[in-house]
Amino acid sequence: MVKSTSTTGTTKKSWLKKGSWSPEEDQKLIAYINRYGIWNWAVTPKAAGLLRCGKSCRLRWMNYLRPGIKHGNLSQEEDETIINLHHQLGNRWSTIASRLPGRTDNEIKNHWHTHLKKHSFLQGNQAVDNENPSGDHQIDNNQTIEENKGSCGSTYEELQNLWDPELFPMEELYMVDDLGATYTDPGFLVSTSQWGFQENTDTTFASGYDVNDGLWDYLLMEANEESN
DNA sequence: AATGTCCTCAACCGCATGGGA
DNA sequence: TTCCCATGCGGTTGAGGACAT
Repeated sequence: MVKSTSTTGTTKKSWLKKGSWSPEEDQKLIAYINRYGIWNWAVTPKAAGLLRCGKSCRLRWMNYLRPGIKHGNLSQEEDETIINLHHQLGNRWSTIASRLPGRTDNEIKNHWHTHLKKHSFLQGNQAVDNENPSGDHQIDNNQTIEENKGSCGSTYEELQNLWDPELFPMEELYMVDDLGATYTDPGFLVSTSQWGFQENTDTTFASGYDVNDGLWDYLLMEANEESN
């Protein structure tokens, strides 16, 4: 029986190997998946001849070995996308990763903590300081939607007051949640009780946080561009 | 060159979720 | 409806490299 080479604490199954993966282990996993595919992570390590748990194999495959994974530094575009999405979604790394082809949630999470967190924090503070030293940045109904970008409101009515019906007819608005579901029911839209206008370089859109049931579900509301 | 400190990122852990029995 | 198991997710850890002294 092979002793654990764990470098991180104890393990329930001492024969399981832990820590960094060797090139030989990578090859075994790749060869097995290429031949048999992914059908059950629990049996994969044994079948592939690996002294790893299924979870470890899955993580290694998903974050490093699977085809299409990009290795290396993230581009400035990717950085900006992560900052924007994190502003909208918070620490929902898998959702953010799904919008960056070839990047994994783990990579984005690490990158955020090591590179982008400070940057984003400083930028956020600077924006608040410049526009509103009190830090209380609320929607101003006397301003246009453009002037209110980056602001937070509290009611659907505020949004209605600001939205330009000529440009984006209210009846043609729809919401898309982060799973891709589309909502057009006005009642559903009205039930969303907090609204904010986001900075966005390409399109004008607003985001809402559905606080029904105590859940802070992110919802993206955007004008149906095809209707314009 | 040796040592200490900081930083990065791969990997682990615990919990949540979803599907099937 | 409940339980069990596999998978997914996000927070955290720690090895190792980079850099400073």
